[in-house]
Amino acid sequence: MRKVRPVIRGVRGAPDILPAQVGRWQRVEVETRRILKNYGYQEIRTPVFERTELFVRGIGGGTDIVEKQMYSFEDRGHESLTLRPEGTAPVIRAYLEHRLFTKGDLCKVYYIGPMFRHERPQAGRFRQFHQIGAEALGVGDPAVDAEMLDLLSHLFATLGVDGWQLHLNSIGDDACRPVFLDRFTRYMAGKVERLCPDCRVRLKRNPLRILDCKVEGCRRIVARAPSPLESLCEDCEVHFRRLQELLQLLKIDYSVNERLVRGLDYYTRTTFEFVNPGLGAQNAIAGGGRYDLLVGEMGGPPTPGIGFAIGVERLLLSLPREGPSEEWVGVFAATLGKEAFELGLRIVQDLRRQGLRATLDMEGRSLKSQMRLAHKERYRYTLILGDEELKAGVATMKDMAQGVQERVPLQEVVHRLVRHESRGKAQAGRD
RNA sequence: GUGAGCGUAGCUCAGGGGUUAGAGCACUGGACUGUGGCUCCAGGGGUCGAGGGUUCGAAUCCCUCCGUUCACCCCA
Repeated sequence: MRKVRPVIRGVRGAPDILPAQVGRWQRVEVETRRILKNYGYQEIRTPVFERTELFVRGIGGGTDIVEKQMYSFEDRGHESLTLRPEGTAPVIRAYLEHRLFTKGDLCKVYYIGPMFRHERPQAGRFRQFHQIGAEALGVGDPAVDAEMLDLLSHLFATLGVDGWQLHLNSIGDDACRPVFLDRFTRYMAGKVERLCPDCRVRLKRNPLRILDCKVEGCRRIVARAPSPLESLCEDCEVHFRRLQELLQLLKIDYSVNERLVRGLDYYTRTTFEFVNPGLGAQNAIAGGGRYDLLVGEMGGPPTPGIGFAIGVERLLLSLPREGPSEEWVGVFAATLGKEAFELGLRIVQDLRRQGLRATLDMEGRSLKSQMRLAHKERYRYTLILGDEELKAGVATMKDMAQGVQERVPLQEVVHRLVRHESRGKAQAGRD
């Protein structure tokens, strides 16, 4: 083997998903789609890029995402476009642009796809990563929140994520958040000196963020600070209490985390995170919250909404390792010589058209080598076609799992294999 | 953007100034002339991340760059 140095490498933080891994992805996608559908969600596909201003207005100009993480570029001329860093703003854009709000009250949609943020890669953090997200627009009742959290907990249980925890908080709305911020900044006023440098900046720009600072000194100060929950207005208080009642009714475990703040500007009332403590620093496998003001701020009619996003890479990291598939399916035609190869090629074509997995060697390997290949790739049957078989008008059909073989007349071979394989599938499908 | 760790075979890693750089797995072939798995034997495969420096001599020590990993920050 000669050493080959690739001339062009992939982009940092944008990993390839190789064939050996892709099965896990597909399983998650299929399962998730099924569950989303059962909960009444329909898929929506928006472009991976949008006008930059959509994200600036939607996510908030002061957020880290907009300030330093967007992949923005000029579109031949003057328009600034951006690779989407998240999915909510594009969905709302499409919702308004196509007037989906006229089709009934509650609009439930989901998306699956890549997102892009320019950050330093780390365990569970990439520059191109994948989210499965959903938005429920048009109804502000806490039942919608509860249903969404139920969906996620059902999904994680189904996929076999173990050890996840649901953290829940309410950060108020435009009636009570200013009240809280006022109390909070007044409390902090005398303590600026004891805050970490980051938090001193946060105090001016986004005081809520001080709540989840990890620096010990700040945590001590925060511990005695007024909690957002204590400042909730009547409506927000009722909403949060009702949500908790419903979660208890649905038997969904959660814990209220007053320090749960999220980095996007648009959240109101409910915020939540599904965390896997086993993951390392980036341990949120899903997060989201309610955004009752966002649609209005983006120029639409006042419309409550709530959404979540799952980090697919992090979800995959949370799933149990699975061994290689022990499923033996399909047919490998092992041929010797030109005439046998051409016969094998026709048989393989026929089998494929009958819907079977079938292949043959094109490298001129020895029979032993072809058998090894058939075994390595888990073909159920090997069809041996050599001089002896051609002379007798038969094929040697070997069952690789059982280790037994028999000679079958050529005209019956395809029929036999199709019958055996469909029976095998029926058995495999029973478990 | 900041900090730390690590770059030796396709993969996981030994070797830490002294001939020609190693192991396991994987790969190819043989034992078994046309039969997979198990076993044994053999073989191919390396700019020791790149460039510069120190030295009689560098995979090994020093510097720079690149890559990568983890953490801060932030989020999924």
